Amino acid sequence: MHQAAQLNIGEAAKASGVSAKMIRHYESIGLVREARRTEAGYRVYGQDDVRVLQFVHRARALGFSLEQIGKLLDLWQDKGRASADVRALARAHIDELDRKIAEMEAMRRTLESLAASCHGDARSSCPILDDLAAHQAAH
Amino acid sequence: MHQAAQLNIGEAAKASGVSAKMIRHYESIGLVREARRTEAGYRVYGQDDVRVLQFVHRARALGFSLEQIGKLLDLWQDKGRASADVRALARAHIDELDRKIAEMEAMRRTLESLAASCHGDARSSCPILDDLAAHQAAH
DNA sequence: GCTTGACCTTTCCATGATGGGAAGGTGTAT
DNA sequence: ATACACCTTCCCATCATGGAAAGGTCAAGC
Repeated sequence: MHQAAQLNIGEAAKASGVSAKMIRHYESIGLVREARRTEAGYRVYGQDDVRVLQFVHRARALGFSLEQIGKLLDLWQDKGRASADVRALARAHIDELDRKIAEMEAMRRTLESLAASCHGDARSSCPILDDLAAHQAAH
Repeated sequence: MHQAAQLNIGEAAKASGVSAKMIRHYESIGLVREARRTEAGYRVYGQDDVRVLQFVHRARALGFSLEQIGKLLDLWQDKGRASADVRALARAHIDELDRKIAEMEAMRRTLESLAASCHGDARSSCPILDDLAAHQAAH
């Protein structure tokens, strides 16, 4: 039995929302520092480690890449940081989200209009396929 | 010099919008049929082949996966197809797009509100980092 | 004919984030 | 002692795409 607040990887996974698999991965790419080990080689996590993992988990949920999260972690742990840097990172990510959203909405609009004009009969002509095929000429 | 409408892979790539790399890949996974070859082993494409590649290119631009495109190609080439099948595929893809769009918009909203309340001073507290860190407790 | 440069061929490797599984060690409860 | 749940590392797969290496081919110019 281990000391209070000393978790093994499975417990840290549950506590943070990050899978054990990913915790090991984050360690291997240097996103989080190497965990202490028991004599038998088991990784051991304390509350601070769990907080870092939760930070990562939350940032992933907001769509930040691991690379961006690495920078955010640096800024988080740098007491003398400029919050402007954080904001710039967030803004860049917002722009990226906007770009992707706009792209997918354009796809959606096109598909929606095609699907709306597709009767769905057996053997009838299908505007969806026609459109996909017809764009041989256009650009 | 080759016959009119007999293109090598680079020309087919330009004509279809699909990179030569991807044309070979699509062939290797069986999405498009194997190209005829010259005696020297060069792939040769005719107008019909280019049309298929354009179909794939357009479908990719609409966000369909290669697996979905495989089904669409089958339906396209099946004269006795039910257009209902095509519409169902399109509808499923629209739903998937809607899901992703909603997910990214939620991210965007959260980030936007955090970034708006971040002053961007040097050394000031940053709501963005605070939020990422604070969600240790919440679920 | 020979060189050059642009094309083609295949094969292997990389991306980003994640999961699956195998093979073997550990820890604990019955 | 046995069973079971957990841990370890290592390798492989996904999805769509690109890069690079090492070598063959073709057309143009000298």
